[in-house]
Order: sequence, then structure tokens, then C-alpha cells
Amino acid sequence: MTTYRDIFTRHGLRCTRQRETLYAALKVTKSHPTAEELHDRVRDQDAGLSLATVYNTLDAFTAAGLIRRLPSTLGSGPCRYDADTHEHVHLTTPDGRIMDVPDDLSERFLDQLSDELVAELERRTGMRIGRVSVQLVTESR
Amino acid sequence: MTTYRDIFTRHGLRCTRQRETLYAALKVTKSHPTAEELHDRVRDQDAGLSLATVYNTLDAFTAAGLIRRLPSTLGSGPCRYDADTHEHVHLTTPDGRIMDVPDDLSERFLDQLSDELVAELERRTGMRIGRVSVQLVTESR
DNA sequence: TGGAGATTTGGAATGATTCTAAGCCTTGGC
DNA sequence: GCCAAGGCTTAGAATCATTCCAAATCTCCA
Ligand SMILES: [Mn+2]
Ligand SMILES: [Mn+2]
Ligand SMILES: [Zn+2]
Ligand SMILES: [Zn+2]
Repeated sequence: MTTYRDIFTRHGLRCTRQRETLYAALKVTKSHPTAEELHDRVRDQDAGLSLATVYNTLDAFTAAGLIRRLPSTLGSGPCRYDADTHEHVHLTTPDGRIMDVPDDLSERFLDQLSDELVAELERRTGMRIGRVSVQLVTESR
Repeated sequence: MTTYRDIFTRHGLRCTRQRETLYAALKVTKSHPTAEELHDRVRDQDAGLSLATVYNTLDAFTAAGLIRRLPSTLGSGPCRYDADTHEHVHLTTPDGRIMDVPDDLSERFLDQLSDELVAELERRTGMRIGRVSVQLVTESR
């Protein structure tokens, strides 16, 4: 059985009460919450957990690759966060929410993208591509 | 010959000196500038053009579909803007800049994505997909 | 168990964007 | 060409998300 402690340690992160609380809270939701939303959701468990810690922790998790940060798709407004680091496609709504595309469809989308193109681009630009991000943007009206 | 005035009119926008200046400035660059950067670039032409007008104008252009808004890929930091509304793939760097993927490669990427999948997703979710956004994210280190 | 160094915290600071309300300008009709 | 009506522009204030700060606390390894 792998505990959160194990996961944190493997990612070079210290294990703190706050980090366990936040990771657990992010892990159980499919809603891609904002820092504020997450802060609100853990308030009952740990009333003293500060918003600054939510930001610090989400930064640390993101840097460690434990979670993914999803910048606002609107241009203004808060980032959202996803504990599911498995490659998947997101559906973005005009009000800023983010939904997962069902796994079977997500997979079919991503399978269409050949690695050869990425390789050719890396050759041409000299840059290393870390990830191909696909978003389906829903119509405004 | 289609003037900027014509373009604005077709998009339901009034033609003002400020809008012409800003559209021209955005049209000639490939750098996906921020509102601030654009403001700086037009300072010599029109010293009185305010930053609020830059924001208002970019909002209006975006709403009209004349340009595209590119939210910060980092999560914090300013939006970038693109006068090229032709569907193309972007390469995003760890410092927040955005580059165009060469057109031939861009096209090959987008051609791989079948409309059938989009259609199936629309059927399943009941939402209309306006656009498929593909970003190639360069490795952080 | 001790302590070096990482983490947490409330509050202040920053940065990007939006709001406000007072003129100004564009447009369409005469 | 002249006149509204209403859209546009503007400086500055306000808002919102995020980052910074510095002091107190906690974690983990020796
Ligand atoms: Mn909160
Ligand atoms: Mn400026
Ligand atoms: Zn997701
Ligand atoms: Zn572009």
C-alpha cells in the first residue's frame, strides 16, 4: 500500500498535514477546482490552513509533476488544478469551467497525434516538446 | 481593396483611429504581444492612446472574432493576442512566450484530428465544440 | 533528540484586468 | 454639411488572483 507520504517522498516533497489534506481533497474531485475552491473545501478539516499555503502547495505539487495546473481558459480568472496527471483531453466552457472528455474519446483523440510530427518539430526548432495539450473549446453562445 | 474600415464594419465595429492603429500593430507582428507590449509599440504613433483602450479594443476584436486571445500558459501573467485567426498550432515556452508552429507542420497536426470525434463528443455532451486548440508545450528545463 | 533548513502563516505588495463616469467621436439620417 | 444618439476613449480607482515577506513552526536526517 502506498501512502501519501510515500508519494510525496518519491516526488521529493516533505510530508505535512496541510499537503496531505490538500492532495486528498484534490484527488477525490473531478471538478478541476481553483485554489479558492480547494481552500473552501478543506476548511472543515483544517480551519487554520491558509490560502497562501494552498498556493504554495499547489505550486510545489505542480513543479514536482504530482498534479497539473490548468491556466484560466478565459484570459482572466483563477487557475484550476487537476490531480489526474494521466494524459487526457479537456473540454472548456465559456464560463471558465473545465471538464474531462470521456476516457475512450480522449484516448482516440490523442492516439491520432503522431510522435513523428513532434520529433520533426523538435529537430527543426531545437526545443524539446514536453507535452501536447489538446483542448476542445465549446461555442460561446 | 479592403480597408481596415471595411473589416471593422463587417465585424460590427466602429472605425476609430485607435482601433486602426492597434489592429495594424497587431497585424504586422508574429510575436503574440501582450496588451502592455502593444501599448508600448504604438506609443510613438499615438502617445495619448491609453492602456484601457488597448484592453477595450482587444476585447472588442476578440468578441468579434477579428483576433484571438491567448491566455497565459503559465497560470499567472498577461494574455497574449494574435491577429492571425487562421487555425494554427502554438508552441509555448517555459517563460510564457508563444511561437507559431511552421505552417506545414501545423497543418499536418490539425489534419490528424478527425471531425468525427468532435461530432461524437457533441452528440454525447450536447455541447457545441467551437474550436480544437492544440498547444505544444516545451520542456521546462 | 537536536538542529538545519523547509514549510506555514497573516498580511502586505504586486500585476493584470476591469470598472467608472465624464468627455469625445463616429455614424446615420436629414 | 449638420445633428443628435449612442458608442468609444480616457485617467484613475477598484478588483481579483497571485506572490512576497518575515517570523513562528514543523520535518526529517544525523
Ligand atoms: Mn477560501
Ligand atoms: Mn505600456
Ligand atoms: Zn482533467
Ligand atoms: Zn499564432
